[in-house]
Amino acid sequence: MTWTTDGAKEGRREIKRRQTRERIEEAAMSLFLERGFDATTIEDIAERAEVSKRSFFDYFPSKEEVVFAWQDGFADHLMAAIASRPADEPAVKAVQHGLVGAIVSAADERAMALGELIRRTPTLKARDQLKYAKLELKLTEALKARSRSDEERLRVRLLAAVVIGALRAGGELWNEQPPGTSLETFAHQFFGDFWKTLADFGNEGQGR
Amino acid sequence: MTWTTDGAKEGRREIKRRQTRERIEEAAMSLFLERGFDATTIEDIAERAEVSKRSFFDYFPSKEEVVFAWQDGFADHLMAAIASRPADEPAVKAVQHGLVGAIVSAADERAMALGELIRRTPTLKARDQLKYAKLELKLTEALKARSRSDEERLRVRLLAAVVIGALRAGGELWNEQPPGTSLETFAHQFFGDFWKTLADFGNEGQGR
DNA sequence: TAAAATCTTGCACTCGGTGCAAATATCTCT
DNA sequence: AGAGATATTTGCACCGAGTGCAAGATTTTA
Repeated sequence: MTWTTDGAKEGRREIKRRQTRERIEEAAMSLFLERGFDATTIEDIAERAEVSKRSFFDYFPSKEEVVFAWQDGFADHLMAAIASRPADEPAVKAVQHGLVGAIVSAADERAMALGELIRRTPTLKARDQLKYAKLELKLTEALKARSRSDEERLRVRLLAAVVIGALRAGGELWNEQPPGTSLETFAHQFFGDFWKTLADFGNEGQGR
Repeated sequence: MTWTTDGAKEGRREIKRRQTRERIEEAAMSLFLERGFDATTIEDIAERAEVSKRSFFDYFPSKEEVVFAWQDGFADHLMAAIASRPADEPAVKAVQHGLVGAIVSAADERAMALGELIRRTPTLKARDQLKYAKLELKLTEALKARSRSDEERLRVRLLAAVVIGALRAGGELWNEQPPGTSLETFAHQFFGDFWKTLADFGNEGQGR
């Protein structure tokens, strides 16, 4: 009997299971990046991962999930990042710093390739939008946990909506940036503009 | 040979084609609302519309498209509504009024049922998110057409992102509203809060 | 009315995804 | 170590979405 560092039991069974899962993920990703998402069949993946087609579905409910399971960690990471900001920091700033932190630490080689894949695959692009919706939901939760007053609900929801909007617009803008630009610098600059613009919109929207 | 009011030729061929398309749409929608989206097969639809399964795909590229083809008009309607606002109106206000107008005139019985259907069908919910992305794109275009200065690009993009965010949050909120509430009243009130909140966010985001 | 253009259909096929039951591997307990 | 419980993997048969193609029906044009 084997024990992991955190004291949980992990027999041969779960070891193999984890390895198989990783093998499938690896096989799928490499195939997607090689030939594209649509041109890769589940049997291709199963073959490379040395499992049966049927077993693929024991690990992932669909082809798309292989792509997005990977990304799901981001949302949790973001929530944690926000929760760890000082309690007296205004919500707006906590989101900004939490978000920038989470993005910077998530933006590696692999993530970029994945982004490219998603961007050029219509099916995935549609599904990708759902990610933002989920993120908005989680963000709302994370913010609610921070705010003491209960009637701030609408504000919190709007903040989440607006910030996710910024994330999308900012992401697009980032993709148009010349390569070699520092993501961190860009993000800070972007948020600077963003808050300023938001204030303008707010003021124009009210009587002026 | 028959002529439509706008002077375009319309022979028996396009008449029938239009009718067939309408029949399919009608059949699909009624079945979706009766038994749900997933429980309806394309053959069910084809049968009720009295065409072959194969012909269904001559009219719609997928089952989902039947649902969303209907909604696509909204985006164009919105663009037109914004374009028709007075040129000296600030962009922010033009969007608000264009949007509220477009929403109010699109919110009929059918649209509500459709919204319900989408909300309770995961597949459609995912696809529905894409609608917002498209809307944001079109909105950006519509706004660019209004702005003279060229360096306003970022502002315009952000405005679109933020407004679509508001649309989503507002839509959710609206669905939580007690029935019988006036959509128009709600929309105006919502935007009132919205701009104010935006200004707050903007100010907090900058040094304060 | 004949030929050209277009529309509809049936058919065979691919792929994603599911249910089920048999076979295989792992774990537990003695 | 070995028997029996438990979990995993697999093959197989199946369904529904969606496509390509070619033959047949309909409409248009001349």
